[in-house]
Amino acid sequence: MTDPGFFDAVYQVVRQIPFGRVTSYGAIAKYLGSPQAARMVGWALNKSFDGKGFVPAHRVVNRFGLLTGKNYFGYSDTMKQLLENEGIMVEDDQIQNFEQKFWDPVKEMPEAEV
DNA sequence: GTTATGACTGCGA
DNA sequence: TTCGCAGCCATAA
Repeated sequence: MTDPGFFDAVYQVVRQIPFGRVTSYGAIAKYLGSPQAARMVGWALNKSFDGKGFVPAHRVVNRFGLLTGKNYFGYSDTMKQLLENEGIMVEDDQIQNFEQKFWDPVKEMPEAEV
């Protein structure tokens, strides 16, 4: 463990999101042990674009399934296109059947990797 | 070292 | 997905 930092922790979790699945900032933050730090999760994803490995940030949305960060992808349709590319239905910047596509790291990743 | 911001969440009305 | 306000953690300036 050393000190991976909050950002790296977020990246690792996001990368574990299966194809065609999505999760919320709070779910990731909760997995990290601080559900209140959900805002930091979004911030980390924002930095994920900065010369770092690719992170499926488009699979991370707020708990309403709304593409709150679509604007950070450069063009509004980018995030939407990526989600649709994974078979996720997106309507009005909002994921359809969100709870059906929802992927909770706390439940799906009971052990992760330490 | 302090202040302000943030891709959020939860609770009250 | 009600709307509005406050809180919490971590990073950047």
